[in-house]
Amino acid sequence: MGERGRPKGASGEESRALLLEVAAREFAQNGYHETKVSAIVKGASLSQPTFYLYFKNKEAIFEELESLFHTRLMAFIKQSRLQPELEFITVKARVTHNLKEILAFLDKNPYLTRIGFYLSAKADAIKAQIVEQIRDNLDYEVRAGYFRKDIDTSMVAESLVGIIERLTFTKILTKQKRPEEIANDIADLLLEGIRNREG
Amino acid sequence: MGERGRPKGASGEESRALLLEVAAREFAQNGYHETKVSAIVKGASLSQPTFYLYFKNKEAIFEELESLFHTRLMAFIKQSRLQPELEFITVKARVTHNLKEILAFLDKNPYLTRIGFYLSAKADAIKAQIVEQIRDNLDYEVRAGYFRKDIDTSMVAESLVGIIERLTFTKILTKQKRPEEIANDIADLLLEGIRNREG
Amino acid sequence: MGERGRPKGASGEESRALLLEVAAREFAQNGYHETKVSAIVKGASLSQPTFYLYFKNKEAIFEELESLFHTRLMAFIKQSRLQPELEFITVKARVTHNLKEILAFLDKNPYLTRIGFYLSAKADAIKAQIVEQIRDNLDYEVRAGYFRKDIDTSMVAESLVGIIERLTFTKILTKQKRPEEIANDIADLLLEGIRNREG
Amino acid sequence: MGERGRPKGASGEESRALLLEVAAREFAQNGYHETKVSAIVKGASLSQPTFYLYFKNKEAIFEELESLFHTRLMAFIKQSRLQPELEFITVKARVTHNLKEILAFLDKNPYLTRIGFYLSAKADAIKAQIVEQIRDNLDYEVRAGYFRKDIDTSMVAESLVGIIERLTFTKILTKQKRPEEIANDIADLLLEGIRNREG
DNA sequence: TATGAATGAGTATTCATTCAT
DNA sequence: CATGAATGAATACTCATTCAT
Repeated sequence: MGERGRPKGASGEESRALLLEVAAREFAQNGYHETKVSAIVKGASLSQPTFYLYFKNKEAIFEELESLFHTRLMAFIKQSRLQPELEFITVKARVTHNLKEILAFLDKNPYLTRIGFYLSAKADAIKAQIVEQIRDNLDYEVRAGYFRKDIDTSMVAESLVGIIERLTFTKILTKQKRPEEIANDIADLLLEGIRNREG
Repeated sequence: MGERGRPKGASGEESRALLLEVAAREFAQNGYHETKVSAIVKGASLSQPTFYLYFKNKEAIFEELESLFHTRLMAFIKQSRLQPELEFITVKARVTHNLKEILAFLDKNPYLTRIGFYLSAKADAIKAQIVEQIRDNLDYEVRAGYFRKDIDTSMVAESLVGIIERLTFTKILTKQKRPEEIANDIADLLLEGIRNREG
Repeated sequence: MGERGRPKGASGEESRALLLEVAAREFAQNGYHETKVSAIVKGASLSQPTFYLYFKNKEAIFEELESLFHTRLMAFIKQSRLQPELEFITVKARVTHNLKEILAFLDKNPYLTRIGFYLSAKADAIKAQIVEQIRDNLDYEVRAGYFRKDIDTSMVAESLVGIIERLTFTKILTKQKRPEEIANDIADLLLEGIRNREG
Repeated sequence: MGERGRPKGASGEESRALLLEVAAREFAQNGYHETKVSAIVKGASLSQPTFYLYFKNKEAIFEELESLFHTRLMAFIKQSRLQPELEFITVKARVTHNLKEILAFLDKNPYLTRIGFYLSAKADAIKAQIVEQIRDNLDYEVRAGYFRKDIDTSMVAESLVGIIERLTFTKILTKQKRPEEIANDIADLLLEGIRNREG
C-alpha cells in the first residue's frame, strides 16, 4: 500500500489521479508538445497502455486539466463573490480581500494556473469570462458611488486581469511575494493611482 | 518583381524576406509546433531545400523573428525615452505619449508581437527588460516628486506590462480601440486610480 | 438461467458456449482482425481474463469455429451420401436432394459458413475436401452411365463448389431464395445446360 | 539507372509504381493486415517516409490497387463485348472466346485478381457488376433464341461468376490448366450440361 | 468461476532535414 | 538560386495477453 512498489492491483482511480498530477506538472513545465506521453507515464511509474486506459489520448488529459482549472476557478470566484459588502469596513478592504482569495487560489494551483492561463487554447475564453465577472462587480461599485463614473469598466477589468496574470507569474509563483501583499498592492494601485497628491 | 510569376533568378534576399514574412504570420496564427516548415515554404511558393538555404533550421527562423521583435522594440523604447520631459506640460501627457508610442508599435507589428510576447521562450526575458526600463522611469519620476513615494515601482512596472500585454491583445490587435485611446485610459487609470473622490 | 443477471456461479460451459456464439457472429461480420477480443467478451458480458480461461488465445477460438464448421459439414455430407440411389426415381431428383441438404445446412449456419468458407485460412483445404467427395460421386455416376463420359469430373466438381459458394452468399444467406429452389436451379443447370434445344 | 543501386534522384513515378507493384504482391500473398508498410518499402528498397510521399496511408494504396483491378477488368469486359457475334460460327465459340479473354486477363494479373476478388471489401460490389454484365448478355442470347427461355439468367450469371472465381484460383493461378482449356470446359458444361444423352 | 488493473510488443504516421542535380 | 526525391528519428496509439486477488 506504500506509494512506491505499489502492487499491480492498485485502485484505478489512484492511477488516474496520479497521471493527472504528473501530467499537470509536465505540461506546466514543458508545454503541450514537449510533454510526451512516455514522460507522463514514466513519472507515474506506469506503462503507456495504462495511460490509454484512463484517457482517450494526450489531448484528452490536457483538456481535463483545462476543465479542472476552469471549474475550480469559477467555483472559487462565484463563492468569494458571496461575501456581503457589509462585512467590510471599506471598499478597499473588500477589493483586497477578493484579490487575495483569487491570488491564493492561483498560488495553490501553480501547474493548473500555468496550463489554464498560458498553455490552453481556451485560455482566452477563460480569461474573458473572468473579465466579465470583474466588470459586473465594477459596474455595481460604480453605481454604488464607490468608483468614478467616468471609467471604462471593461478596460479596467481587462487591465486587472492583465495585472493578476503578470504578477501571479512573476511575483507569486516565484514566491517573491505573498498573495496578501500583492492583493494589497494591486488594490492600492487601482484605487488610488500613483500620482503624488501631496505637496 | 511581380507577386506571381516571379522569375527564378529572383534575388535571394527577396526569398529570404518572403520566408520571414510568411513564417511570422504562420507562427503568430498557429504557434511554433503547429507551424510546419512545409507550410511556410508553401506560403512562399518555394521548396523545402530553399528554406535551408536561408535558415539553419526551423528554430533559427523563429529566433530571428524573436530578435527582430526584440531589437525593434528596444530601439523604439530607447528612442521614445529621448523625449525630454520638458516638451510636455504635464506628467500625464508624457506618460500618455510614451504609452501611445509603444502601443502603436505593437499595433503595427501584430505578428511579431504575438511571437515576441506570447510564443517566444524568451518572452519572459524580453518583458523583464521592458519592466526594467519602466521601473527606471518610475523611480526617476518618484524622485522628481511626480509619483507617490510609497509605491513599489517594481510591482507597478510589472502591472503596467501586464496591462499593456492584455489590452494589446484584447483591444488593439482586435481593432476595438486605437492606441491613443488605450494609452489615455491606462495613464488615467494608473495615475488617478478608480476611487471616486467626489462627494 | 435468465439471460440477464446470470449468477456469478454460472456453469463454465455456458460462458464458453456464449463466447463461441458471440465470436462466430463477430468474426463473420467483421473478419478476423477487425474482431477484437474485447468486443467478444463485451458481447458476452464477460471480462477479458475470463476469455483466456476457456481459450488459449484469439487464434484458438477462431480455429475452434473453423473445426466446428468443418466437422459438422463433413458429418452432414457423409450422412446425406448414405441415401441410396434407389430411393430416388431420377438422377436429377437425387442430385437436387443432396444439393438441397447441403444448402440447407449452410443456410442454418450462416456465421460458421462465412467463417469456414471465406475467412478461414483452411477454407481452401475444406473446399478441396468437398470437391473430392463430389468428384467421387461424379465418377460413380459417370461409370453408372448417368453422366457424360467426356467430362472432366474434377473441373465439374470445382465448378459446383464455386456455384454453391457464390449462390449461398448471394441468394441464400441474403434470404432471396430458399435452398430447395437453388438446389433445383443448380441441378437443372448442370444436368441440362442452358443451350436451347428446341426449334 | 539500373534497377538496383538506383540513385536517390530516381523518378518519383518509378518509385510510386514500384511501391504499387510490391504492395500488390504482398497484399495478395499475406492479406491486408499481415502486410506491413515496413515490408512494402523494404521490398521496394525505400524508406517508410517515402511511402507517405506517394500514398496517404496504407488504406490508400490498397484502395488504389482495388481500383486498378476494377478499372482494368471493366475496360476489358466492355471491350470484349464489342466482338460482333457474326465473327463466330457458333454461340459456343463466342462464349468460349469471351470466357478465355476474361480468364486470360485474370491469369495475367494474379495479384490484382487476388486483391480484387478475395481481399477487397468491395469485392462483392465488383462481382455484382460483373454478374450484371453477364446477365445482360444472357438475356440477349435468350431473346435471340440461343439459350433456353426458362432459365433464371440472374442465377446463371451468379453461377458463372462462382465458377470463374473458383477455377481461376484452383486451376489457372496454380497453372494447372490454361485459360483456353478452362474456357472451353466451362462453355461446354454450361451449354450442354453433364447428363448423358446417349444410350 | 471471475475480474480490475496492468503491460510487452508492435505499427502507422509525421516532420525536420539533406542529397544529388 | 532552386528543387525533386528521399530519409532518420521520434511518437502516439492499439491490442492480445497476464498478474494478483
